[in-house]
Amino acid sequence: MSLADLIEKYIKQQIHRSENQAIALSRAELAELFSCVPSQINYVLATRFTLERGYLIESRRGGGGYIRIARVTKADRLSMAERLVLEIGGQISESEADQFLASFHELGVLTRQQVRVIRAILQRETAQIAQGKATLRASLLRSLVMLVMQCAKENEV
Amino acid sequence: MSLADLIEKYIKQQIHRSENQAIALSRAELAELFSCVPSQINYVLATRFTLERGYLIESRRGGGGYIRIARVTKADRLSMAERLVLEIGGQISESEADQFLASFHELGVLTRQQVRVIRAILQRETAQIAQGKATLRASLLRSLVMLVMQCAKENEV
DNA sequence: AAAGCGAAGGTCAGATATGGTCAGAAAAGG
DNA sequence: CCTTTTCTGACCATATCTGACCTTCGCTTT
Repeated sequence: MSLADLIEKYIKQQIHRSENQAIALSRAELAELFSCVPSQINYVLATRFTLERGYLIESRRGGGGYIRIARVTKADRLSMAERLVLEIGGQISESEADQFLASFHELGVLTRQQVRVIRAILQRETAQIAQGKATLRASLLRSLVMLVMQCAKENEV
Repeated sequence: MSLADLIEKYIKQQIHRSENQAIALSRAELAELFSCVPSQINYVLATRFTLERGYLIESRRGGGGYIRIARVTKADRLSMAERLVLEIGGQISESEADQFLASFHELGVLTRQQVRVIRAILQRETAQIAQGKATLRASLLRSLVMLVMQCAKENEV
């Protein structure tokens, strides 16, 4: 078992024991506890406590800084995705669209395959027109994502 | 929890308890209470009691000086924004326009996305003409901001 | 009045305390 | 071997906190 695995197990135990499925920890202290460099903690968080796997990380630097890890439910993620849809502005660039797609994937509302398909559609459609690419891209993205989320909801029932 | 967090919490509690959602305090006394330097209080005010977060600060120096912190409502901020619109002169530079946009964002009447869009429009439109850029910029800015505020009002109802 | 004084609050640069990132080394797995 | 995962360290970003120095205001003394 690697060090990363041990740290993962430790953190999961702490969360499990906690009242509200969320804990706050000090990166430096945790690193001290496991006798490793602080960035090792970031590695564990990045590889094992992703949104996709149901964990939410938030942190603050500076004096009194902390790292908070919270379990999120499927419903939490769906509502986060809904909020994210609202944040798609009137016009977006291709790279912004990619960022949104990555976020939706992380939130577990789009599979990798669906991300690929949507990206292809965006490219094909915006290639057709001379002007207003960013606007078309934004509205298409919104529609497609909402469509997939709609489908997912129906399949649940 | 950092000292700044504690002071923030204390101040919010005081405001909450107050009659009219406003309190007056002495910087020196508050610093004494938390055993810190007075400028720490300024730090807390600057980082946590901004307009954007719904607080209004006013103060006076000299003997009998004070710091007053008041909660401002959404309506208050809207009317402040309206007054701000009137302060846009007949001509403004790009950086002045940016300052206005930042203020409107602080007042919560423009989202970050809307600020970006408006800035883009200003740049695109003023690039079209040789003279009178500052004048066009001022009138466009006024119109666009008023438009957004109008939309916001309608969506409320 | 004008000048001087003490009592507020304001500003800002820099020290301190955290956490973040990334390239590359080391280890593990196939 | 080659690839993937783990691990480290140098360098970066940001929040907090302090202290020296500045500004403003009311009051008192000339």
